[in-house]
Amino acid sequence: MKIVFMGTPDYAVPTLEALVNAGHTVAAVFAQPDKPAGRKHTITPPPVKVCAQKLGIPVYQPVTLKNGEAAQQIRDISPDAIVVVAYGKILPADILSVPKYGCVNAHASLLPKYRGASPIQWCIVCGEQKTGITTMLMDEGMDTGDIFETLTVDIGAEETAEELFERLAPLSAELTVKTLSDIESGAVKPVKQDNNEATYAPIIKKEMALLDFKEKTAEQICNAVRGFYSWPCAYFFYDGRRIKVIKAVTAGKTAADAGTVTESGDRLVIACKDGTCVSLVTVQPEGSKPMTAKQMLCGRPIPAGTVI
RNA sequence: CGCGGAGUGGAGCAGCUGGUAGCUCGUCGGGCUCAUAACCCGAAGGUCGUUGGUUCAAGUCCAGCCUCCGCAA
Repeated sequence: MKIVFMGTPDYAVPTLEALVNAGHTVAAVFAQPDKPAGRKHTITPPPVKVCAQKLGIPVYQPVTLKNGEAAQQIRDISPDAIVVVAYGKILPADILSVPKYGCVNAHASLLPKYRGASPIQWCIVCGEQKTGITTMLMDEGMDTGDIFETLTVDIGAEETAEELFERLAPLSAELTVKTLSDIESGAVKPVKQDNNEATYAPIIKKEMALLDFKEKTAEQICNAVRGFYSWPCAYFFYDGRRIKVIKAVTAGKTAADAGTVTESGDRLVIACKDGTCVSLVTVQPEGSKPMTAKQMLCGRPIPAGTVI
C-alpha cells in the first residue's frame, strides 16, 4: 500500500518502521516542526523525522494543515491510506478525504474511553487495570472515528506511564500493520463508537501533577506518581522547594489529619485522605538527583507533624 | 548567548561578612538488654570538582574549565 505517515515522538517510531518492514511504500512522513529543546534550547528534530531521514523518506513539517497546502501535497502523493500515530495535529476534512482507504489512527486506549492527547497517563492516574490500542477510521472529531480493531493489555500494579509507553509503542505498530492488511482484504468493517461511554484524557499540564495529600487517598497519590512519570512527574512543595516524587507506596492507616507527616526517618510517610498513608520511597528535590526519602531526610529534614 | 541551583569524609546536607571543617545517616569497636533495625560510649574516614589568580592566610573572594540537576521549551 502507498502510505503517508504522520507522527512525531518516540512512541510513533516503531509504527513507521513496522510499516516499512511490512512492505508498504511510505511515500512521505509528516512530523511536527523542529523545536528548541534541552538546557541549551538547541533546535531538535522530532524522533519520527530522524527515523524517516534514516529510511530515506521525504519529511514534511508544516506548521499548520489548515491552509490547504498540506492537502495539496498529499493529493500530489495520492496515497492509499494515511496512518497517524501521535502526530499532534487534527486533520482537516480536505486531507481526511484524500486516501481511498481513509486515514487510520492508532490510539493508545480502549476507545471510546480516554479520547484525547494523553490516554496512557490518565489510564494509570485513574487507576485503570486494563488499557490497549484501538485503530480507527479518523473523522474530524477528537478520536471519535469508527473503530477497526482493538488490542487489550493489563496494566501492571507498579507500572509507570513511561513503561507503559514503551510497552504499547510496538503493540501499536503491530495492530496498525494488521489493521491495514485487514482493510485491504476487506476483513474488517469500521464500527461506530458509543459516545455515551466516552471519557477524555486531556493534554497534561504541569499543575495537574501537584500532589494534594488532603484531597486524595494514598492509592490515588500512588497512581498519580506512576501516571505522571517520567513527565511531568508528581510533586509537592516543602520549604519553598519543589520535591518530585519518583516512587511511592501505600503504607497502612493513621488517625492523623490528611497532609500530616507521620513518619520521618527511615521512611517518609504522609497521611492522606480517609486515614490512608503513603510512603514516599524515591524523591528528587529541586536541583538534586533522585534519592531515597531517607537520604533526603538526612540533609533536609521534614519533621514528623509537618503538614504538607 | 533562555533562567537558575549544585559539586565538602560511604550517603544526604551545613559552613554568614576568609585564619586548615561540622550536622544527620551509615560503617567499625565497645556497652546496656531476653533481644533489637532502639538506646549509651568511643573510633575510623575529607588533597573541600578542576586550573590559575588575589592574600600573611581561601572550602570561604575573583576568572576560566569539567560534571550534575531544576525551570523553561
